[in-house]
Amino acid sequence: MPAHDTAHCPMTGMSRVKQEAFKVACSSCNLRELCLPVGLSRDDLEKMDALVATRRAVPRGETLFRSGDAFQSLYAVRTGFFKTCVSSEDGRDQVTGFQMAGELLGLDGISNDRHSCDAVALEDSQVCVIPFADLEELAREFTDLQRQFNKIMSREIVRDHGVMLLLGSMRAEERLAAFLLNLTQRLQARGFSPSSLILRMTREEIGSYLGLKLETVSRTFSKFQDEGLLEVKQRQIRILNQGGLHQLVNGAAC
Amino acid sequence: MPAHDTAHCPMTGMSRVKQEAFKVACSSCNLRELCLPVGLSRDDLEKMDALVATRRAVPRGETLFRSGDAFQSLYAVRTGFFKTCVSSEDGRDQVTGFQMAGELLGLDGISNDRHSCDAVALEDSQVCVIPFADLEELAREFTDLQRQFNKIMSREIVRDHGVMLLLGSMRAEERLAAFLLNLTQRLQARGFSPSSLILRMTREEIGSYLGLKLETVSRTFSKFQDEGLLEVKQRQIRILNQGGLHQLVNGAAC
DNA sequence: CGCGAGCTTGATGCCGATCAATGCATGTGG
DNA sequence: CCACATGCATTGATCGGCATCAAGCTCGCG
Repeated sequence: MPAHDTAHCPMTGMSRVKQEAFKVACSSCNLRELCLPVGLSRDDLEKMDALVATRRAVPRGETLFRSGDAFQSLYAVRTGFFKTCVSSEDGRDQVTGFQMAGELLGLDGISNDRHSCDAVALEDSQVCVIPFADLEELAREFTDLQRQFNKIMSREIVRDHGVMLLLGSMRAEERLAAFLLNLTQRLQARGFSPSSLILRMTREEIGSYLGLKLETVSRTFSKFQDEGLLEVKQRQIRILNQGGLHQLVNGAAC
Repeated sequence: MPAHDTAHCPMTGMSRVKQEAFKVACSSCNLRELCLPVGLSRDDLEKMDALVATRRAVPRGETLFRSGDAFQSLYAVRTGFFKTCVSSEDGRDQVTGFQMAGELLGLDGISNDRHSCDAVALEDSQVCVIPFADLEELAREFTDLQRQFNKIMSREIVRDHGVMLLLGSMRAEERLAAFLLNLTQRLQARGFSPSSLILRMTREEIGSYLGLKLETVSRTFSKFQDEGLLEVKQRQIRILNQGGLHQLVNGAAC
């Protein structure tokens, strides 16, 4: 049962993840319109600064936390890109989400004070550490923070339901189209181009998230390219016909 | 876009759902060990009584709320059985869960003050109405309630991740086995037999939840019966070999 | 340069979807 | 009480989408 019992590099004896204690401030963070403090007043924002005291660097390939780890803090992605994945006893595993700047990691841990999934950095990343006990206390004081936090949890539930719909009823092309549209929409909200992106994850990780094998993901990319919907160069994707992708997701009934 | 614009019975002019205002009390409810108030002190429990002022009857087949409805309250199932389902614009729909006594409905609505799924009673049911604004206020006052509520939301997220794993990586037999084990486990926690149950939902609803067609669900039931794992008589299920089901879910790698 | 991780592409096979017919239980009206 | 309709479940035959197996290919890196 002890699945992840050793540190990452027993050879060197280095700590699992490089850990640095920078001072950061939500009130001056350029993600504050996307992150936990959305909609908080100036005053509340300054209280948040005390709460989010440290950040932590997570190099590409390292885990921020693993299933079974004690839960202490939530993490807000500051820079970089993560995946979360759950795994069953028999070794099957499933990517449950990809997180980018401003998104929260660790909500799963609240349920029983242990994390129930792994969070892995897909590129060199930084997160803000939010001690959960402090957050709970502050939320009792500031209605807006409490409300915002509840909304974030609920939003995750709604997102998950959307993924269930995708996994339960869509075909490969529709899944990949939906995935790409979701990704570009979130990138666009962060000021990136809506039509050009670099995938941070492998075909296998995309496949795991979408309930497909990596070969199917690859083939579907190729198909989209043949149909003039995309231009695909390895992980460089350019969307040539967004409307076409939308049609795939929605008008699939026809 | 106005999908659900009319009441259920325009003919009779009757209100959508029979609505009755009973007084109920969490402090004397025999579900209090399963429901929102888990772990609350006697004092807190009495405060809850004020919060959960009314219950509401939902006859079989009727909806408790629908996607798009304004969100005001959470609902705790008191008696009966519900399904929740989301649907995409093009008419596809997906059952996202089945809820029994003591379980909470409506968490999806917190995210943007509108429900994003339908909740349908699969048998004549009663729910406790929990006005969300009141719950938020009370949670600010009572740490235990706040913590318990956060845990419930987190637990829903963890459950959803489990469903994603199921939908993304399991085969039909494994899905159905996992489903049955989950159901019986929850029934057992409510004092029912762990080996004998009556399904409240159709094959089609099970299929939607599990990402399968109803014929596949039916065939898989028959297969389990042939293999001596179950005895299946329409919706009456008796589990003859629980270990065998477990093996299907976990040891499927072999 | 050569190795390896990740990606592409082809050939084949299987699981579950689809189409179709029948069976079974419940309810309704004659 | 029977005839019939209706909704749900079972079972069979066939089909198709995706998985699987198996080569090559590309690109970054030691």
